Amino acid sequence: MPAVKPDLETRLAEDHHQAIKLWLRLLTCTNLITGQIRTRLREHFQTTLPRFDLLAQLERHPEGLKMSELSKRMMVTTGNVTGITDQLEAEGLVRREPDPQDRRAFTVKLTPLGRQVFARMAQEHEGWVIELFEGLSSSEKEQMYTLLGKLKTHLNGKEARR
Amino acid sequence: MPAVKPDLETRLAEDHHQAIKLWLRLLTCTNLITGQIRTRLREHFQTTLPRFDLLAQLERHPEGLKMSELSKRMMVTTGNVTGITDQLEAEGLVRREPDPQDRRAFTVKLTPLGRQVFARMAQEHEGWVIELFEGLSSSEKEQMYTLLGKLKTHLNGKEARR
DNA sequence: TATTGTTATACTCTATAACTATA
DNA sequence: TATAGTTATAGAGTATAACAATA
Repeated sequence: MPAVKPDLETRLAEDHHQAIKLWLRLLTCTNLITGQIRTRLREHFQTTLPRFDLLAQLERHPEGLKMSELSKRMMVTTGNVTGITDQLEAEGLVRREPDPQDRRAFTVKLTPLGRQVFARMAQEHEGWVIELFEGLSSSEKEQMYTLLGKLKTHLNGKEARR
Repeated sequence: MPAVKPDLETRLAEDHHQAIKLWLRLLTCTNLITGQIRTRLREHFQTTLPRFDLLAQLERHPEGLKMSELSKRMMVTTGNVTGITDQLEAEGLVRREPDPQDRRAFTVKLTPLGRQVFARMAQEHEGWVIELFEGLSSSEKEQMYTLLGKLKTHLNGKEARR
């Protein structure tokens, strides 16, 4: 039906192309979701998304991560990682372990308490996320996960190559 | 090959399920991308992501949007929309038009300058985004766009129902 | 009374850069 | 000299709530 106009709500000027449309939509979805998650993390756990993200990074890396690695993974400066780590350490959720090979460096790890607290947060969090993502079927979520995996690999590759 | 361990880099504890894995990956990708885009928007255009997002919302709605609509779409409070709109209005990129039907309300629109500036930003921006997304093929980007569309519809539906 | 938008305030995150200690 | 991480500071976004004008 060539006579049907594109949906106004999602229409973009003709000179915008695939990648930017994708990015704008990704940005919109992410803002909608992060807004929800941020509110609920604050109300239920008195915490924030960057703090949650840092814990999640550590949960996936039981061997711990250097401050600089966290900085790269989270795309923020080491100064900012210091601040977030300070807060989490004050709450007893993470600890800095001195690096025996390099006395300037630390390895940041979850404490047992941190692992426990993150597990609880992650569990409740999962309920919210299931709700927010229930517009997609299981196989669609799987597809999206796979696509994001490719994207992530590419982005990490760019990062590593700098 | 059932004997092969899952990739450490992407492995999650067994009790994490599909939606949360998807969300954590989405969050990681988004952080990596927004970090890049934020830096470049600042360096090239002395602007920020929320400001860019607001302009992008208006670009997709030539008829203009109410402050409250912007607030909903961007998932931030009306107070914050006021602040961002003030900045953009001071730069001459948007303007508030009084609503003839409701003298409390405004319709925010792009000015011709705003449309021009956004077009320039969007063009350069597109180059960055193409680069950041080049880990995906054209058809993969299309798939992801479609999936995000479904997700967005669901999220907006939730919002509208509140 | 309820709603639209503004204002004020406090807190967090982010960016920049100077700095210390170590490599 | 270069690197890992800290500290200090300023700027921006965000949350909360009180407020004015209008519905």
